[in-house]
Amino acid sequence: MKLATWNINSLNVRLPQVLEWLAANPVDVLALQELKLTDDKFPAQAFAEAGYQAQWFGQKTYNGVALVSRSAAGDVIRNIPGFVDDQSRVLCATIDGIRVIGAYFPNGQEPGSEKFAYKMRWLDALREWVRGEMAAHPQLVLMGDYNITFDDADVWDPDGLRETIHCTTEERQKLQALVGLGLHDAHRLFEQPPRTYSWWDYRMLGFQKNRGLRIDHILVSDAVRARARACTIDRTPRKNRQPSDHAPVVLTLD
DNA sequence: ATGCCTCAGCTCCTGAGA
Repeated sequence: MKLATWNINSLNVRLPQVLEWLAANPVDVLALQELKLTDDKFPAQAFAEAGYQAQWFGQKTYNGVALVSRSAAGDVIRNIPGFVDDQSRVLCATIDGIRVIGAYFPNGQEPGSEKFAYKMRWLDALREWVRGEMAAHPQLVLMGDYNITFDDADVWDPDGLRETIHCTTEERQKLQALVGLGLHDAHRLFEQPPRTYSWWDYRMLGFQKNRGLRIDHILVSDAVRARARACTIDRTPRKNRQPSDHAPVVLTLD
């Protein structure tokens, strides 16, 4: 079984690339972030023709998430229960016996800003909700665009970007608190090439120079870790003509 | 310090992303 996550920065623009990638990488579950379209515009038919059903939670202009899967999705939850939010960022469902959470974490813009404060509140609410989901579902995967690096190894220029957005101590502490629930960074369960990132700035030849960040993550529970066999970041779509700035992360299970 | 790209929208500029 394979699960993947990919911030595609507009499904309107990227649908052909998503379908092409799925054809070449027939994963069982694909979590998408930044759909940037309303629910009525979601291309459910195109996914169905490719052999995938989908759950989606869209929004005009910004955000929007989806779970695309071979098998049916049950017990679907949209956003964090009890956390009032007008932004579509979380989609949760049980697929093939795994509790799958796809999430688009807030960007935060700049430390000290109102958006940063929202990011911190959102992370607290997510953690407390995930705690309960883990208790109810031993097999759990939390994947998406976290907009947080774990440490310097996830940053192309750790000194130049120290304490900037995605790299602050506060964000990393929240990420560690999430991991502290009993989750594991699937990427680090396996040997990885040095300077492996999941996002590169569109500007300044970021991808060509491999000036990137690893901010897209797959966290897994103990029971899923026991089944994990590989976790890779697929840079191929970043070489496309009109790419997303993020690359897909793929987890392979027994 | 800012723009460098890219996308959406109250579209020929601006806000936001990361």
